[in-house]
Amino acid sequence: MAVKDTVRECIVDAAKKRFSHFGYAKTTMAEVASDCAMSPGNLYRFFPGKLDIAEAIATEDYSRHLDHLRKLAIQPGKNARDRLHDLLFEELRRTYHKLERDPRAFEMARVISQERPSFANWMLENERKILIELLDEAERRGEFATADKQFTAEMVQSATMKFRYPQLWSKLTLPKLERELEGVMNLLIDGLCPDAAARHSAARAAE
Amino acid sequence: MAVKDTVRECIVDAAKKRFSHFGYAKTTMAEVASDCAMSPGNLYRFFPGKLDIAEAIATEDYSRHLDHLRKLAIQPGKNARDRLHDLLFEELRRTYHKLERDPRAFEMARVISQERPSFANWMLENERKILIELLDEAERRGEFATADKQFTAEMVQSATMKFRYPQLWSKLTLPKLERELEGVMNLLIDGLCPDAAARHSAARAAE
DNA sequence: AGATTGAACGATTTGTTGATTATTCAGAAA
DNA sequence: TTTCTGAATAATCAACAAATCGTTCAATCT
Repeated sequence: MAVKDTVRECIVDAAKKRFSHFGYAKTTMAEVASDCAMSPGNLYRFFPGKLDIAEAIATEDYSRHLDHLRKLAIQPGKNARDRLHDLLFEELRRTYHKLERDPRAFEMARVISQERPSFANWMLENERKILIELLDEAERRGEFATADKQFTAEMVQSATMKFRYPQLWSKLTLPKLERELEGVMNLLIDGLCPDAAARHSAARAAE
Repeated sequence: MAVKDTVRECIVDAAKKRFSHFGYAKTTMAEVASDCAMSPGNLYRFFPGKLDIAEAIATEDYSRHLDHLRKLAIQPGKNARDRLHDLLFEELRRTYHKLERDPRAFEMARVISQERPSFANWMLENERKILIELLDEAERRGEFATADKQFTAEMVQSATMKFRYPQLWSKLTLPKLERELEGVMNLLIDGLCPDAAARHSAARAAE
């Protein structure tokens, strides 16, 4: 099985180079195969199709990002508000920069999220797990209080949808998006009700 | 000027019929012109282009909707939470049903929001005005408290973006969208902080 | 046997051509 | 003059052919 994994790695590696050089659409299976010194047909013993190679690349890259998010969510010495802030902002910034600087990455994101909606779902689920942990920890410390944390996490994601794939949904610049995310986040935490404002400014003053 | 308005009306009326029968793309300017017994060139004395006729139709329709929203926002005998609820839900439901039942309406919505982003912006602004009034009134009654109402209204819109053109952004069914909007709205009002839950259940119990 | 190939197949894309259509504008009609 | 026309124009679309490419699988190799 070790050999099989090495071959898979070779394929993913070759595809990664081609995709980022020439783009997903302009890369042919025959090219990837010849980069790995094999026939096109043989690729299909390792991946069900072209899109699955792209998905493998995306998964690899995304896993690193997830690890980073996990660290942000359990930072000691920060309160829940700040950890949630770091989490949501990191997500916005990384996606924004990635898609901004690299049109190939943008193409791949578009293709995958179009042809494999389940992938976007899987990402949401992973991040939701992190969110739930954050909410759990926050409740233990008495910072947040929520009845159904699973549901609450879903709602936080729903309300911040716009910041997940920023340039698929709007043409706003990063500073504008950041200002908006900041505002939405504060609203989600403090709510619209009277005591919220007081609570919030009291917390700020205490720092 | 009265004559000009009558002609405009005739054009809009003919276009409305054609668009809803055959679709925007399949309707030609020559057809609309002949419906109004004029030459195609003459249309351009009344509208800068085809898209502007579509925009006029959309504006007319949307204005009626806006009036309805305004009424919902100032309903006497309802608290701010319920009025906000009615406002956001009405918006979700009307758009959902309109686009669901009528593929022509869907086509027009897609074309206009693609080619005229400023139109979507104008709609958002109008609804924001209503939201701000609602927030104002709620503050007077001591139900909500917000520092900058203009900004807060923007943030409420940002967080509920997903429910504004439901079928452009997701494939969720109406019940699922409603469940999600309900959750997001409660979060926006009550926030994540401890006293929120207590506040909320107290309010419910008092009814 | 199992692993690999590469020609064959069907789907998709590309390139090309001709027609359709939005828009303009010189001039006719009022 | 002002209002309108309809032919001219340029852009877009539709249709078809050719080529390309993802995928499969019978045959070949190890």
